[in-house]
Amino acid sequence: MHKLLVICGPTAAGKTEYALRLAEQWGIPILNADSRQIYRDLPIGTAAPTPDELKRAKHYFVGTHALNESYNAGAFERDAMTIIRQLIEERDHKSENPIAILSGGSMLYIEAVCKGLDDIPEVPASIRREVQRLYTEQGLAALQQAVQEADPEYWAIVDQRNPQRLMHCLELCRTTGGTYSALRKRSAISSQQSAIRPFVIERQVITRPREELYARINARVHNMVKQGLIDEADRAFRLTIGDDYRSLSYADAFARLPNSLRTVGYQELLPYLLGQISMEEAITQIQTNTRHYAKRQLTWWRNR
RNA sequence: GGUGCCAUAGCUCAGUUGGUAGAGCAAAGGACUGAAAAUCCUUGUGUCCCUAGUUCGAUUCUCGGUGGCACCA
Repeated sequence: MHKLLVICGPTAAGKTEYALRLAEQWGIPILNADSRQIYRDLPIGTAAPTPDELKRAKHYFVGTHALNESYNAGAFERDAMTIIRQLIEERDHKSENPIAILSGGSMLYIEAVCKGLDDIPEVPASIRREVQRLYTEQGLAALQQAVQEADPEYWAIVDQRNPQRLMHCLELCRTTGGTYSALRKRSAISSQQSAIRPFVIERQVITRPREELYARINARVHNMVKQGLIDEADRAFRLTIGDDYRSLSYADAFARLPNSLRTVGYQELLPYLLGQISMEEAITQIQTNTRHYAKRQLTWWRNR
């Protein structure tokens, strides 16, 4: 049976270098499982592999998408599985080495490849806008009521105060004419009916003592700023919001941010570039939010 | 040197008409099947700066001290 080596863990733990060494040693490719490193204009702020690092092994999913493209865990599962199947076909069957390394910090992306997500239809943009409008105009209570009516089964198990979850449910109810619960056949959590995979998984969680991890995060943020993070963010805002983004209010500018830039390291720089907070404040916030992110990653892997 | 103001949770501060105190942020724990670097939930005992006094009782009032800030010399 072929083996997929999965390397996961919190941000700044050292996954990139570790995966690279193993990939070099075995001459196998790396599938990058990082929801923000897939965007091509964010190399500094997402700590993406550098050009030198990219030369050391074949990489997939690094800088492959434009900032305005939307991408998600379902698409990642599909694309990653296509590549893995190809790699298996091309494989020299005598080799004992893993077929590839799946390395990254995006929890759900890794879950999607390891266990599989249910097949869920694409939501038309018009329905997405409609549901978003319901929330912005009428608030959380309207979403709650709508979900209770449209999908009581899901209402019984959701985070009832989480607008993203409620909106997602409504989007699918409206897209399919049925319920969202009906689409959730396979439990990604229990994994009892996980997708059949043509490989076995060996998972390694890379981590460090909390204090050390936090110190590395704080230092890395300063380093990113030295390498030009602020210019990178400014360029990214021009590419997405528009060259005149600085003349907008913060609320308007933020509302136009694509998902790719609702990201630690960029969302905090937007108020700085609009002149609302100091650079020092922005940097402190990036450090804090990165620590929060690492903490969520630790919680996720600790409890599974 | 004088006068005034301030001193409460890791930080910024609120408050107690005298009955030992609470918010935001930080921090910690948790959830999470297509936005996942997102989104959401839970958790607040600390010599209330120190000393003495008044009082049944002081973090709260008074005297003194220490530290900080401001103004005047």
